[in-house]
Amino acid sequence: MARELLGARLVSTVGGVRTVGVIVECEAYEGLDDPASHAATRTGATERNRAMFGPAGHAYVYRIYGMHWCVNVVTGRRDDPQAVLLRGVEPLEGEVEMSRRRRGRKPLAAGPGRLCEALGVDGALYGHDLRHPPLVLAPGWVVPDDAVGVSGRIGVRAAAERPYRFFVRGSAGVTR
DNA sequence: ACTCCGATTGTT
DNA sequence: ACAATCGGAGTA
Repeated sequence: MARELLGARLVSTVGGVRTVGVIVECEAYEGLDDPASHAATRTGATERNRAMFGPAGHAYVYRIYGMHWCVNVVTGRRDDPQAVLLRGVEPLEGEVEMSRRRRGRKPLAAGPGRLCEALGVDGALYGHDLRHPPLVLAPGWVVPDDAVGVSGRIGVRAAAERPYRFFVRGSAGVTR
């Protein structure tokens, strides 16, 4: 599922301003059987992770380190809490606005926290249906297999070795 | 009630 | 290499 999100467009009209990016890096979180997931079996459904237990195509947004936002696309069916963390996009439209939101810092949208800041994503979009504005997951381009890299997940302790991170080789929107 | 620490980022 | 910054989750 995560692999297929590469090349998709993320269209934000938060604040009435249009900013668009192509997804070039993401990570899969397998829910119940995945110790790194916020929806691992031990915890079950909680106030924070309940969006992941809902239908696919909605946003699971959470705060990390008390200061950054991260956004996931829920990919499992109801009660199957799978999700894909969006880790990086390449700007397509509204690069000036993205830079303004980022207060001139670079990189612009490489990294989950930076991506959210650049596109104006925050807790107000918790559980949001990504078929509708102000945040839409739209078709983009098919990324050929030879352009896709795979690796372990970044920043996690548990099950970090699982090959669940997918990225577009050589893209400026990919971290590290 | 209290402690630990994180799916990160920016600066030293 | 390390600080910033705070709420979720586990323990008591």
